Amino acid sequence: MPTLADVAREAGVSKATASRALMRPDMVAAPTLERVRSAAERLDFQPNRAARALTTGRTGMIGLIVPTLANPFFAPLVLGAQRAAEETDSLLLLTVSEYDARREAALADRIADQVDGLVMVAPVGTDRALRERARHRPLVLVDRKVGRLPSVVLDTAQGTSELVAHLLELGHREIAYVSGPPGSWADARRRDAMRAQTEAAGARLHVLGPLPPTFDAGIEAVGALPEGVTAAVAYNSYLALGLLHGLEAAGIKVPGEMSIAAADDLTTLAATTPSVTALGVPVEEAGRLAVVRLLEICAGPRRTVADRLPTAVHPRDSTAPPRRP
Amino acid sequence: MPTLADVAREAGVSKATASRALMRPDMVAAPTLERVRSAAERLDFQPNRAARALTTGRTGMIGLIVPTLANPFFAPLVLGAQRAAEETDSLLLLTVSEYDARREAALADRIADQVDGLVMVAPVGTDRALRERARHRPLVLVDRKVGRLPSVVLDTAQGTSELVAHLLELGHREIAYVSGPPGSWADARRRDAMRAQTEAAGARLHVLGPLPPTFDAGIEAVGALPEGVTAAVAYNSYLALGLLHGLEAAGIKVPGEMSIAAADDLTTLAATTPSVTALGVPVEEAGRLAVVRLLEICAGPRRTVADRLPTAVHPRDSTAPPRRP
DNA sequence: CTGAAAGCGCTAACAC
DNA sequence: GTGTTAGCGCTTTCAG
Repeated sequence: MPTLADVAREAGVSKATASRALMRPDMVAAPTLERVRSAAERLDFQPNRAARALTTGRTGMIGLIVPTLANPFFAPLVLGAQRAAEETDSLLLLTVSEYDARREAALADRIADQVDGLVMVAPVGTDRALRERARHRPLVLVDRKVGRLPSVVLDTAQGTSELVAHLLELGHREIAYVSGPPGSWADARRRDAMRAQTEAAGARLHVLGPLPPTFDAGIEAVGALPEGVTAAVAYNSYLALGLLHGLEAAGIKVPGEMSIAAADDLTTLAATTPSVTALGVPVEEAGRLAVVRLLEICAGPRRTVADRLPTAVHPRDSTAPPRRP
Repeated sequence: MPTLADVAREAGVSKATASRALMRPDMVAAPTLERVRSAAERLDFQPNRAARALTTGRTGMIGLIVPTLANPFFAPLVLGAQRAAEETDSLLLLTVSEYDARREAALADRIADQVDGLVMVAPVGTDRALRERARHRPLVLVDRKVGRLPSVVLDTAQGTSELVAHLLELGHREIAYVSGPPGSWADARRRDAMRAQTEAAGARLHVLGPLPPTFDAGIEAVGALPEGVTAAVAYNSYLALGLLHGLEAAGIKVPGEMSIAAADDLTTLAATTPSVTALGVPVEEAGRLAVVRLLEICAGPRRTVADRLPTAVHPRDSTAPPRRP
């Protein structure tokens, strides 16, 4: 491994100049710059990150904590974050908290001093813990808001109320919300938004749950759908798939006897029979933006940013007017 | 942030002794050890990893490259790897190659000098590139073998031939293999194993593909199933789900007219109608073991290890005897 | 615009 | 067993 000293010698300059040429090209005369660059090229010089980190205090790594990878929902999030990191020559340190606040805290502590900042998808866990963490390192929250902490939220609250509007328009008046994990920040927002929307229309929202956001839970939820309900919105795709399956097993026609919709949109939803009406969510963009914001914060003064990403209703075959009694 | 010097002063010893006490407790007298430990505790001392990396040449990080996260198949792999890393106080640097050999190479180059070693899930890409990479850094391959490079393989070749045995036993004689991504190492192994198994039994294997391992490709594959075939094994769960859906749409009964099985086992396969016979694969264990092996290699002499993890057929409702003509 | 020199925090020889 | 010393490779004052 060639070092900066090698490059400097090869270019016939001092280490300081070599360093400047590579880091701050505008601080160096054009011909010198060229010499250093070509020397670095020739030697295939890769700066030693540890050494750089030691002097600058910046590691060039950013931490990303997600609750799980078992749900493909997070795949584009990670991808978006990785792409954004690549563009600035940063690296992603990824950890999975498994929806466990204690584990999340332990992991965050463990990596905090190795990264320049942290992007966290932390649906559960206390505001306090997140606030505290933000005091030490730059922190960007995804799909959650805590006070004035920087955040990127997928506006599924707005989205679910559009989903409800879609159902109301079809004529539904008794709508169920099959809600997600207990304590989920986004879940509570959606519930509130849907409630407001239904009540304003003189309709009724029946909340089931909280439920684990799984296929199986969706199946079981079918038994708990209140009498008279003609449409159900599920917290996520898995619950919706479970509903679909459970309804089929129970001999209840979709959308004839029951309309269903999901508040996110895994690709399989478009391919089921019937295809499932869902909320398109810019997940990759959220990952990308979170990293961009984090790097802004690392660079400049700690501005407060709160981005809100719009979602879009994808109407499909699982929603239709209720059967007239 | 307190440094080792602070700890040393607080404990009334030299930096060297403090360092030894923390790193090699057995090289230090018991009372000294105690003093240093309590000093470190009191100050909440966290060693600076960059500094340590600079002197030791070891970063305490290991790289993990996976082709995608959109397939939940890889979730337990990452989790297993992360758990193993945690246990040795290492950190995981995760990157996603998106099944793109060029991207994979670029990412590997980028992180190579930041990690002590690399675990790669590299189903595509050339042997040569992997061999070359292994010359620079310790490398453990997952689900692929290249010469004598250390590897952890999920023995789905053996597994698929057991799947075929299961089908043969049911009476099938014309079996299709709906194969996976072009150039996939594991796919080729499975194909060979299944071919051998069918031919030995005087039956026939019809290979479809290569195909992208997706739900949609599975649907389309239905149209390509040769006349006379009564059972199909799919490269993965998505293809199998696609088959199931496509067959249903085509009015072909499963398992009455066509048996299907998958060569991996996402949880949804157990919950479809009918549930799908599949190959249980110890994915989390593979992730764990790969990291363990990597750390062994980093520590000791570069031994050649090749682990082969057994899989298990999970018979479900999608396989049954063929309809007698 | 460039060079010399200091030092980031830690570990590893090498003495004592 | 413990302390002293010398760097690891880089960035950054500070002079020139």
